[in-house]
Amino acid sequence: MRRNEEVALLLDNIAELLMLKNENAYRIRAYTTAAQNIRALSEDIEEIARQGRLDDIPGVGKALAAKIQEYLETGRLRYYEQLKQEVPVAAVELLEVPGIGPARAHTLYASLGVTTIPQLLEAAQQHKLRDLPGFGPKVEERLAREAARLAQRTRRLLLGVALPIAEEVIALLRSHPGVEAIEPAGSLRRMKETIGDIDILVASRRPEAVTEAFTHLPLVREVLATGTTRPSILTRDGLQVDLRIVGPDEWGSALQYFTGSKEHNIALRGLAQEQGWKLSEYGLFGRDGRRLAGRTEEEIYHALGLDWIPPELRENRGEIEAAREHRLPRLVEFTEIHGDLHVHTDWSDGHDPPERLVEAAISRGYQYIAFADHSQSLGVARGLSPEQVRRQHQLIEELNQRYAPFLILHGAEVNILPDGTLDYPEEVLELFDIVTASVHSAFDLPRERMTARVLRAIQHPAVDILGHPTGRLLPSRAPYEIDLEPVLKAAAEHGVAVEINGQPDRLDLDDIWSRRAIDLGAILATNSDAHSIRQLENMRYAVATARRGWAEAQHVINSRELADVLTWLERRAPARRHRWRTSGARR
DNA sequence: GCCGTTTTCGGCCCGACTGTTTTCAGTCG
Repeated sequence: MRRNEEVALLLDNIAELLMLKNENAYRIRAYTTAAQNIRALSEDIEEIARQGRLDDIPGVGKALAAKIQEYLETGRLRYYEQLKQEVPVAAVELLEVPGIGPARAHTLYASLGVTTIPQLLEAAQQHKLRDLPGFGPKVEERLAREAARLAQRTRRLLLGVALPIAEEVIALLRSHPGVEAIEPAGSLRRMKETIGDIDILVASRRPEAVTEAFTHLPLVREVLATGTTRPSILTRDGLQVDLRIVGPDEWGSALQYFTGSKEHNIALRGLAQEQGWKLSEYGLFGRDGRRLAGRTEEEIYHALGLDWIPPELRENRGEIEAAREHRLPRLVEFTEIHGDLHVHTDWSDGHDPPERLVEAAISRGYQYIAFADHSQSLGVARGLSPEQVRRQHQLIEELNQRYAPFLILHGAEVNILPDGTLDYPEEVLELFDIVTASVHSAFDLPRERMTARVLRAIQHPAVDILGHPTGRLLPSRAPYEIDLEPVLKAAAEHGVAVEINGQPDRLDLDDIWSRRAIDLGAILATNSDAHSIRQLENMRYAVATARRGWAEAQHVINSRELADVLTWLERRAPARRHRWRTSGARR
């Protein structure tokens, strides 16, 4: 599966270079569609290539099949190498500048030799752009502005930052008499791990009144635009929020359109077109121009012969086909989560004491929680010594008496040491009800050694969950080098759950690998990794990521009732059974 | 470069906006 991504990336790179050449747009699209379809494959592309079925992949014809074949066999693609000779590769960053597309990027490097954003800024300031074909004073001025902004670029927002702001705005506007419906749109509604812009859609017959209310919300620091179709503000935290206001009759089609993704929408319009229909943000229209649907999203999807598709799935990764065949997954719901299996107390690096975390978990409606303080070698996080583990065990026994029938599991987030052994001796590991094993050191091992390290930990009978499996931190730290495919297979084989860590800067596993884990038969654990009561809320982001990974409740261990979780925990450690069955506090 | 129960050639997602043009190209979402 690693090679699927590799091939997809290669095709995307070629598409970018073709853009710089200002090649035929449809030819470019052929590459990006093929890349997309390869990403969506659930089958290994090497296997497909071996069987000579590459051109069975949608969007892959004779020419692309031959190129992919060459790449898989030789590790190189002559066509790509040659392209890199012809086109200045660095110039792809020009395409990130708003106002620059294929045509202007090509003109810039072909006639001025401009390939980077700083060079663009300089050329614009020296008024070298205004006389180029397709440019002018206005464009020059705009590009100077955009280039200056990008030179100190603001990164994409984390979902965990954007969503609370959007929800605050929505809560404040929902009660306004002019607002008939209001929802987040764009990547926010799809719950992507990072968000470009905070877009909120409103249905209203009184756009002026809504704009007025929006631009005078208490959280507004600055009003950026006041138009009645797309007002825009800067919040006190410096985040931009765009409101789009449409008429109630267009609500469904506008919501569908502005939710995206772009790829999903393109595919959907293709479906409409097959019928001779037209789909836009204003509705679905028949051959005669008569409107067929548009008031609700359901109307539109149904008219196209599809089941309504949850926003988290709208990435054109097979959801449209599934919707046509009525085999969309019944995605896990936040309300189906019965417990949190990864929470830190103030015994290690958490901020709140065990009692308060338990009470917060109970008030969230959970049946159980697992404390997972750090293990001894993680000094920076005040990892627990064996002696502290024994004392914590005592405390949890007492708390369980007090809070029954709610159950506190004594867990730990145990470091996987560089050689793959665990950070406590066996007699300490035996004390725990549940063990999450995570890598917290030596992130730069070579791929083979990192993979072997984690595989060894999964095979240890004390381990129940593999914590944040790739170690990535958004946006700064890349995943460590690891071959996840055998890791997920081993997790499936040994009944080890794979964590989706809900920290907004982790979301690890990500959506794509979560889906792969399910396909390989592994079970997921959506965990908050909370270090405070407030962070129990991270569960939302973990569940959202699971949903984007096509997870149903049956694929998520902590959507099970307490009794079933206990049964699962007994699978490798029957000694635990004795403990639970003999304690009066347990169900 | 892909694709085909009207097609092996001529299509390929849609509408709005801006600025550069003088009827439209380029870009964006």
